[in-house]
Amino acid sequence: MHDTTAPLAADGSKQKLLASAERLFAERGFNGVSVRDIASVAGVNSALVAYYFGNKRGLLTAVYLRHCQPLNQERLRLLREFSRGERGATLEQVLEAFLRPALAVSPGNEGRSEFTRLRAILSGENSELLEEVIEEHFDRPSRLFVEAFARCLPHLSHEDILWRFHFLLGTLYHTGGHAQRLAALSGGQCDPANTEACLRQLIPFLAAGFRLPSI
Amino acid sequence: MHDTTAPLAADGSKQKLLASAERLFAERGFNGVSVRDIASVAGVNSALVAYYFGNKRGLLTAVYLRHCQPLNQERLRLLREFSRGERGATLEQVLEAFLRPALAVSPGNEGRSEFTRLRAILSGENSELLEEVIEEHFDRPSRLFVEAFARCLPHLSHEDILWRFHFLLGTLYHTGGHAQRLAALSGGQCDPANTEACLRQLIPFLAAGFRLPSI
DNA sequence: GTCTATATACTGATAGAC
DNA sequence: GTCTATCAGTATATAGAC
Repeated sequence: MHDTTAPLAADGSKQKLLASAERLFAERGFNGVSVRDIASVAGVNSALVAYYFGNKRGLLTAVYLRHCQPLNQERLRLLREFSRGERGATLEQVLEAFLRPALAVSPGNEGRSEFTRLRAILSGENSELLEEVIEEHFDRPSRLFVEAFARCLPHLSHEDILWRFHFLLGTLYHTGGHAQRLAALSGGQCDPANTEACLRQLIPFLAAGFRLPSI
Repeated sequence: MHDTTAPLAADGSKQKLLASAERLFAERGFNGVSVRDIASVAGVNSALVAYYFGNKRGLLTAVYLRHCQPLNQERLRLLREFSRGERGATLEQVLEAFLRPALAVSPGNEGRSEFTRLRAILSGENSELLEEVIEEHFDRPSRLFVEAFARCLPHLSHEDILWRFHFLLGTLYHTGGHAQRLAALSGGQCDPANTEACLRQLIPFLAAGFRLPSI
């Protein structure tokens, strides 16, 4: 069924392209980077982008999909784990289940927070480029979390929940995507790259807003 | 000193270029739009970009500066107005002074919220493109508001204030820049284009987070 | 799978007529 | 001020040798 030696090394170029594309797209956006740039950083020939991914856009969706599934799986796994008890998950736990996997840079999934930055950039840069991908891999899991928030906060209207979830996304993207801005403004005092410090600030901040009475 | 008839109409092309550039940059980012696109939408010859603004980048900074000063002036005017009383401005008033001018689309300053979207896109797309402009027209006024927050919340450390101000920026940019996302997710129920509805949700949400004890 | 070479189109910018 | 024409550079993508 599969060769145990050759194929593992054979698609090294493919992985190198994915890695350098992820880095460069996150740094400069989709239109700010050329296929040549990506191939050059990867140390591979630029024609291989077409060979492996069809075109530049295919490379982007490949980068995107590589992280989407693990991210969503981890979010839902945490949410289920926190919901196991008799009283279900607390508001803080729902927030943590959504935020931690997006901000964490654990050994297994390097570049997870870089991926959050990538999403922040792309969501602004090109509204229709990834619309179907976002629809399937983002909006669907989002709805599950909106429901989880609604269970924690039965006093709120659906409209209130959506507004506050929208604000939550803003803080997440801005924290993941513009870490250097906060680091600079604080003179290095605040370090958004520190996942734990970040969650320690972010979760209570959002929880307080979510818990407000209905508007 | 000036001709009362000719010049007023003469720089119509310049204004058309500024208007179409603002719209297109906000829609597709700096690298996603060509000078030809902008000139075409403006109904003007593309060579006029160089004539009026030197180059494409000059056009962007012109768009930027056109809104920066009025925005900051209005923010500081509101802050001073709210601070007049004996006890100074409340937390909610400081938030309103910062947020309302950025989200408002009042008769005088059409496209103000589009400008907020422009800033959201550019801040991600090109980190060094506008660094000096941002430094001068954004970080300096920001510090004044950070100080105003600190006056309202003497129990917080400087570090806490900066984290929460960073979260505030995230909600503002995401609300101003991705309004259609919330409108879609809510099936039109939430309307981020409605400035008053937006502030009614956003100000209490942020105030609750700001008022928390120090972390 | 990986390479060179190249087709084709578009980019920002400019020179110079009017 | 506004235009045409165009330069030189770069973009994505592909054809075909190896």
